[in-house]
Amino acid sequence: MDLDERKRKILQAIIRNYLETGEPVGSRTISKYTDLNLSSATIRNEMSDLEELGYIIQPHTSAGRIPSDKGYRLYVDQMMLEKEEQLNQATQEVKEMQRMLLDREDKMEAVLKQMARMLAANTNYATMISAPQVRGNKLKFIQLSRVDARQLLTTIVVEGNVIKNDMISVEQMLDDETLLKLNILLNTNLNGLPIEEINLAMIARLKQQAGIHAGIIAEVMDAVAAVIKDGEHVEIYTSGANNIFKYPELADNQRASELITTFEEKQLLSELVQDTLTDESGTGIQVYIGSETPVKTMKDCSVVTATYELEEGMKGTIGIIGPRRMDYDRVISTLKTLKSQLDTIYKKDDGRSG
Amino acid sequence: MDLDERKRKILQAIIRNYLETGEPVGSRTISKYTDLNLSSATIRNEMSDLEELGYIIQPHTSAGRIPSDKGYRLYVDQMMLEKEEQLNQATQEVKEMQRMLLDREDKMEAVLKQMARMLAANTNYATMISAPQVRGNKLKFIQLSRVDARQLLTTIVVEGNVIKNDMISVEQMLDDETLLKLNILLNTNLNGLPIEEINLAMIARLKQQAGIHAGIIAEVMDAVAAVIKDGEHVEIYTSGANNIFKYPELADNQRASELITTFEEKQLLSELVQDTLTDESGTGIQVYIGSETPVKTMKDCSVVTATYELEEGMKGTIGIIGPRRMDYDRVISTLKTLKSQLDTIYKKDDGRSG
DNA sequence: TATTAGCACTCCATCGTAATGAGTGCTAAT
DNA sequence: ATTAGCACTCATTACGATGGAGTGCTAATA
Repeated sequence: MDLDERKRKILQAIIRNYLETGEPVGSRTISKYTDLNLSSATIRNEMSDLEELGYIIQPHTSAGRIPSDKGYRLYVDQMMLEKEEQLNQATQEVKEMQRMLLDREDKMEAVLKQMARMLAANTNYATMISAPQVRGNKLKFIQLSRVDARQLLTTIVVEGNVIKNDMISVEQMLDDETLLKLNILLNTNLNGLPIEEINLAMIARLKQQAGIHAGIIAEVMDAVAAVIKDGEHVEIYTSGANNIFKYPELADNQRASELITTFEEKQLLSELVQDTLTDESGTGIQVYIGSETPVKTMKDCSVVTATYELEEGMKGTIGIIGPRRMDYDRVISTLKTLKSQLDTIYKKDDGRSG
Repeated sequence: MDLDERKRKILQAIIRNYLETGEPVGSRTISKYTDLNLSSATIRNEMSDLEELGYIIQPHTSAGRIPSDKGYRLYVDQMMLEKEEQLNQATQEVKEMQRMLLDREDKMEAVLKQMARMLAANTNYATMISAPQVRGNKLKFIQLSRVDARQLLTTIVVEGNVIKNDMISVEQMLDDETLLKLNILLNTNLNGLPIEEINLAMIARLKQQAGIHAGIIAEVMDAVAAVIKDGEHVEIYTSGANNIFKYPELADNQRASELITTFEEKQLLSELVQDTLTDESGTGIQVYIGSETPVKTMKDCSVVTATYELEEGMKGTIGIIGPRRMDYDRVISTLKTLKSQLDTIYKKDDGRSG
């Protein structure tokens, strides 16, 4: 099962070469490419073995070999370690991202979009970033205000500072006193409450207490329900989908169309996000090779993801989607740096290192 | 300049046929396709004339003819009218959209996204919808609330019910009285004010009156500024980008990549939105053929747009992007119906007919 | 005079046939 | 165990032949 040193070196050389060229690589190439000083014939024998072991594949007789998923897997699991440190210098682009995050405005959305864009431009792969998932579930603040004679505004804030507004139309103007009463009613009953504890019985009770204004309470509660629902919905930003056209193996109509659809219907990517958030391997970096990815339209791609963590325990995922012959070293290194930047910037207590 | 009846019929037949098949159409086909009972030789002569007049093009000698942009233009301007009524029956899909709009929730975003998706599925073209542009510019409501000891919440509502929230962190808790004072300060000065009348001098005055709480005022004013900025930013939703792969003339890597980028960087489409909003031809429907479109990456596409109008004079654009040989009849008819639905549903006073 | 039949010509698309060349597997020699 | 050498495979490319769709032109026709 375990490969001897020579086979490993040859496999590594094959993969490296293939990552660069995208063409099947032959024995003669390896014979020169490595420092093993072996003839092409010897390499051929070894390659034959490697193929039998399932690490490489021959697209057809009399073609060179290309790595199989198993081969790639071995490469990212073991062979890349030797290189890992080398690329760790923070590149200029990463610094720029850091700057962006530091003077981030209120709008996280804009920052994440821009980050996805930069990553895509930087790596030449497609990228996705999921907004940090809201874990907080306590109602922190709830208020009814009068905007004009016929319109009330509900403002709801949930732990984690997710804010939701809702306009409510009323037939006739509420006087200040009634408004105050309703606000007190809402606050005494709901403030500080975990949202899962809000049930039908409670809503019924509130409505009863509100008397003729039960309708307003109903609308407020609808808005609260909407907050909960919003929380489950993961916002995902993508960029650089057009990069897939740079890799012929992904650019045929069939595949391209599927991939573009996947990027457009971003919810298809939420499966991926879920997967990364559960399966923590410790480093926070995951590599999905070919059919390993949970999104089936990406079976011809490789996906590298990093999970980042912001204040208040909110987690998100950054993903890079490219061809199987992705520059794993570079991508992983970039994501590691980026992840550690994010973890650092927002950290409260950072146990393990980045 | 003006074509005689026979030439018109022939041109129409050529275009119809080309729209169906996507292949250059020859004289023999037309000879049979029309009810003119002319031999192919006669048709050839006429086609030769039509080419000289610039309505059709020969991709190469000994190929049939395809319509030029000028030809398409004539078709949509004049020849389609004869068909117009025919397709006006509201299809099932349009009805479904109407239903969606009627029980629309607060979230216009979701409705528009879904509408774009349905249109795309329905037409087999790519679609875009711009959210109605906010014209309202009066501050309707502004309020500071305490969420917890260190956090204040600003809520701002602008005419047209655009709502903006902003969290403000404070070093130490503000007592109720101070909060009330600040709220009165903000309201007396800002409520009902057109936002363009808010200038530096006024901000300075507010800050001065706020005394040691000038910082809070500054942050509130930043949030107000953000509302203004948000208003300028047009939200655009797209769907069905993958449909371009159904049309070989758009599906080559070069073009596809450009188009996908355009759909991804939606802001590139805002030019189109601007164009449609200014150039009102009366019907609210615009047709851009090939290079006529303001977005240069779409020079090989045709774009049909409809501007719709919601309550409070907010306008948006619906666009359908497909190949030059688009089914103009169907698309225009669909958009007309959809537009009239939208105009009707939200209408306050609808002068002209739909 | 307008239309049509007929014909030569053009040019794209398709197909089979080399020719090329990269790469392999195997065998025999080192 | 390694390597040189050789026959063999097969994708790719180039090339010419063929076929067919379609045109333009000319001469015949109504």
